[in-house]
Amino acid sequence: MKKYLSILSKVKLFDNIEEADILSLMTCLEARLHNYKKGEFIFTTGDRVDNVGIVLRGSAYIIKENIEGDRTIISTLSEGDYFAEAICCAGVEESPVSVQVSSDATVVLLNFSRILHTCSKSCLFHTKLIENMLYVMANKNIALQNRMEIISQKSLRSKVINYLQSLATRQGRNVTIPFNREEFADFLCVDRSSLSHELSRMKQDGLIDYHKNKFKLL
Amino acid sequence: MKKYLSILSKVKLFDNIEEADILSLMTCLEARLHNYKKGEFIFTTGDRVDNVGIVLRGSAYIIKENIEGDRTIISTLSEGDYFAEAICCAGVEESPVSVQVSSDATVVLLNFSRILHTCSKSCLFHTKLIENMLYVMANKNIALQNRMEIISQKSLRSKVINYLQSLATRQGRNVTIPFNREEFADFLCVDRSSLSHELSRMKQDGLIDYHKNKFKLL
DNA sequence: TAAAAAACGTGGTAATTACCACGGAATATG
DNA sequence: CATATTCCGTGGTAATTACCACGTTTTTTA
Repeated sequence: MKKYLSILSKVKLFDNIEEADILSLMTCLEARLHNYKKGEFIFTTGDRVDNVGIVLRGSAYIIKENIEGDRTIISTLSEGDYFAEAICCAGVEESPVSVQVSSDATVVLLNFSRILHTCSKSCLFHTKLIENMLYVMANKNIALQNRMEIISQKSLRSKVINYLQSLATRQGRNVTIPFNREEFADFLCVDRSSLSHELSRMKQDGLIDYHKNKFKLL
Repeated sequence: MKKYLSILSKVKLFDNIEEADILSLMTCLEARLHNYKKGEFIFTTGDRVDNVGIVLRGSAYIIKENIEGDRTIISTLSEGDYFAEAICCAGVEESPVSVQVSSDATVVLLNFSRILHTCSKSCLFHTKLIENMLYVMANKNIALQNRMEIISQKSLRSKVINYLQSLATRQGRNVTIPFNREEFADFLCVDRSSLSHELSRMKQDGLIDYHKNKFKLL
């Protein structure tokens, strides 16, 4: 476990917890290391999930399958990312998603009920952990809410403008987006070429200027 | 405060907390009652928010305003609903939304940092409160995630099917939706008449049958 | 550095959806 | 019970977007 301490210490879930204390926590939370070969599933749709997972090595997909069997990648996980915290915490009986590793990976699984119910020793950092959990969940909430507002716009143009402006409040008029075109289109839930079309129209209309993933609001 | 105890006891945030203990909590959390006249704002976009609010009487809107000044109702609040918990918890500096009462209303505001940091008396139910908070937030998370998956579908038809099927897993083939047409359209982020058009096409194609808010998957 | 793969823009067409307008049904109101 | 209001379906048209195809540019890989 020590081997992965440098990763664990960067996980937001363990913010403001000393490295030594993280190790104690791992015991406290019945942490178990698991190795997966590329393509293996950590859990699948319908499973009961009561472990929070943290990716220590490699990468994974969170996948949603609908009734017809179509698969959609909801998000990608890499080192230091965690998953299943909302599912555990909400007490969902059957997972609505699957998690599949996209390369050989190592994952640590933590017993969720141990997170919630402070241990008998009631370590101080355990309180901090719960606080962090709340913080993490609240932030995810807000991020989801933001994305909802963008996607719920009816025209592609307003989706783009909305998104760029939401970044602009922090970055100013010159905005760098964390996507390439395809990812950008996925984020906005539109077709890639439709997005390209619309972007060039917006440039023509003098609304924006851009090159690759750097945009300028005019 | 006692006057509103029957409402407070039904709030999920106070699940499994005795009525007597809720009253103690109110002191603990520096609860303050506020009355608002119809149309007044509880807080507005950009404000620093560090109180969680619970509606005790009347109703309110959560409103998002974009840069052009267009206003969208993100959600409506009625008795027993609470708001601003994610904003507080995520430590957001400037609120991304406003809350406006849509009828004369009474609201109780709770000091969020008191929720997070158990009081010196470290009342047992305080721990329960934090647990509930996590639970509530996680569930909201999952609900948001579900809705995202639905509105991220590209065609109106697949949005409808996706939504109905998500209900069908719980309700079976005969599904009752909690919306009228306009609300349904808003939920799916589409035009009302477009939705009506598509629904009748789907009926024609033998995919569904419906009357008002009762649907049947075929 | 040559070849392969990925990323991006763009033209054209078909499909989908928004938007407007209206009338009938259902519901609420006095 | 009469009237007003809300709710819903539908026709028609314009606008938007998806989808397919292809060429150019950029990046990756061997």
